[in-house]
Amino acid sequence: MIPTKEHLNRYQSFLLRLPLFANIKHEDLEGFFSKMQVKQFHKGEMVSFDNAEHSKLYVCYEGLFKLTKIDERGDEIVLRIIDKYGVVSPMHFSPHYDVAADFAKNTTMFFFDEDDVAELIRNNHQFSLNIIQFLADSVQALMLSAEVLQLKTAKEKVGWYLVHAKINNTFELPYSKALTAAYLGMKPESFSRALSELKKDGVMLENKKIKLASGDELCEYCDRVTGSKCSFFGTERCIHD
Amino acid sequence: MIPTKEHLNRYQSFLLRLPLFANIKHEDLEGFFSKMQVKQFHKGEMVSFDNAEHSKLYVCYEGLFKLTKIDERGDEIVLRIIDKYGVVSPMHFSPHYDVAADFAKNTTMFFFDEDDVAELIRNNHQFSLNIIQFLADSVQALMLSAEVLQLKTAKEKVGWYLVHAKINNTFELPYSKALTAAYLGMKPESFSRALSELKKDGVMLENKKIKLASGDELCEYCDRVTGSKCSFFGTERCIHD
DNA sequence: AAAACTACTTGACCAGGATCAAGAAAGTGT
DNA sequence: ACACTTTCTTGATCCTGGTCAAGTAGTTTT
Repeated sequence: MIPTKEHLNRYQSFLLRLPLFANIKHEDLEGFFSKMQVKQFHKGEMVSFDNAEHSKLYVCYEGLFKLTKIDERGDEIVLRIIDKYGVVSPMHFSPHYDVAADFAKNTTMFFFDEDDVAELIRNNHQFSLNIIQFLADSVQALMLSAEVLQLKTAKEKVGWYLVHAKINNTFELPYSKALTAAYLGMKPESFSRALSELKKDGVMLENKKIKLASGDELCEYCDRVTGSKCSFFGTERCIHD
Repeated sequence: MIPTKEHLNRYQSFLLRLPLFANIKHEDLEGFFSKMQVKQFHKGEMVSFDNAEHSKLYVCYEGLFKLTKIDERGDEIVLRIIDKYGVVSPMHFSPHYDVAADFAKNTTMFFFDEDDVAELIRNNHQFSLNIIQFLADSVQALMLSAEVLQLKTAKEKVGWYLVHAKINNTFELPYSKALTAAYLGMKPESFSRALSELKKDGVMLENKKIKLASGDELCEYCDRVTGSKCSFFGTERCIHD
């Protein structure tokens, strides 16, 4: 689907908000943005990002899905949860690596062909830097979640996840419990049990809103990278340093 | 330590063999290579790659170590095993993200300062592309190992690891069993038990050499990305496609 | 308002891999 | 060849989180 001109303005100002296009002159992006394509996906749909057809760069404009790998037994791992502003770049992977997108809501995605992205990388140095930053962030996020998934107990995983919502001040679980559990590599049952353990320590979750008895009972689950965004980071109220 | 001129030639021809410096004119790299520094690490040593001091790009010239994260309980996860030609780039991570290097052998590392790398990225487009490729490969390797570590049983993990040695035709376990086990997120005891399970299926490991009863008993543990490098890939002897 | 989903919770039970302990095998140095 | 250290293996036991099943709560449909 090729977007109409009236939508295009709205879409472009959306794209300009992405870190991927930060610090690039608007006019340098016009040619690239004009090649943008749009695709809708339906709730419940599953799409495999496997073959040459998906050698693109995707941006999620609206919606929610999980990037997963599913094995022969049907067990899945959630590599990432993608919602608004999320960027996925299967074009950077081996053509033999396939991930699946499992849509939890109706979703609108923008995408760019690999050749067009390659051309922008070639012609715009800042964009290369942004791509490098994007990939470096992906590496770090994957290392961090490898650590969380392998080393932490169920209770610690949930605590670690909830601490994000404290630090970004929403105090809200952004996704369903089942989706969050899957992201943390655990079953909904275990997630539920972990929550009731946390409740004993003063961490309540009432319809997606986090309530803390005294305020610092999630700090023990925080990591330094996450904690560096906390308003208490560096003060004596923070456990780090 | 600043290398002497006589070593420098040997070192530079080593560096030129790295994918990171592929397809770049030799003379474009001279200035950069001249800023290279060298550091030795001893077997058993542990170094934290945490602070501003490690905001560099490292290349392993000789030796062996594991990049690990260790939690409060002392449990560790192995993010990567690095030996000759291995590249590590803590400069791309958050200054608050720390990994530890645990040296299994005496190791010689080359490193470049972040500023010098940034300058080369700025001045040499091919190098930017190589950095992008390096990071993209890291992302994919991390996704693949997340999958292996979370979804596979102990036996499958070991089979998956051994299949690499079949495909690259060395038929040899490159590291000690304990190190390999740690990389696969399991204890040496479990690794040993998994091996004895595999032995029943015709997979023998005799002082690091892999012997197969009929030849294809590891294929079931292969993934597509790894398998794409196999000489049987695409033929009917391969399980993929 | 009843019915029908879907999301979540709780309980009983199970299994895979961790832990602990002891012993065997392989490697290293004298 | 010997002692000594390190690495690996084997056995017994334990524990966390998975599985299965039933029930509850909250939402949407009619």
